[in-house]
Amino acid sequence: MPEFLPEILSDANTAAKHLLGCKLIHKTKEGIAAGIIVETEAYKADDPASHTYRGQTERNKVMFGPAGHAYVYFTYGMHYCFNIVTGPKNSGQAVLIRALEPVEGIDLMKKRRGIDDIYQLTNGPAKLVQAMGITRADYGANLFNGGRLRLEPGVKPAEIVQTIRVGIKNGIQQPWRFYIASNKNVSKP
DNA sequence: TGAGTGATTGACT
DNA sequence: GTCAATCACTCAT
Repeated sequence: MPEFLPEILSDANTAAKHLLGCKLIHKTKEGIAAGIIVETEAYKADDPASHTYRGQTERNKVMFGPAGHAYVYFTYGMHYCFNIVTGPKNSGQAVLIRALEPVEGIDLMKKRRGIDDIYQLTNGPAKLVQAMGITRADYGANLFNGGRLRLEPGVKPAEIVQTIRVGIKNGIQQPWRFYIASNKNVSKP
């Protein structure tokens, strides 16, 4: 693993903050798609809103594995969301990627999403998954071993906003949502 | 074994 | 603003 990782991924909150500005890259036979992470949310095992709150299941077992792997899950019967596992092994922590800023393979993203507006391409957790072409086949993938799904360090954002999370009912008081200020690709400004 | 719910989005009123 | 789509998981029979 690259040197910058252990520190960044040591804890979900730290990771959520430091992953902003990093670049997510997915290589497929259709081409390369990449985007800058502009919005994240941290989830921990002692957090009522987390999938790991009630223990390990077949679905979330990757979150109990080592940091740096992809946790892709299916929800609402029709959507996938993408997380990066963080923290020590068995700690059940992860960071949900909520929004990206497209930088590469934008035409491919438009084709996958079936729309033309680049601000609608990846401004939501299920949207970015579709635009990037991420599927359940990427479940458990190591993001740092040079595979087709990778994470690379990027430019540190000028201004990070920390606020409460959205789209959940439990643990809403936790200020564990982070996004880059004034970025047009965040799901909810 | 079955009803209820969700880290969402898009279509429709 | 409201609602359907419909999988995996939890909790209650």
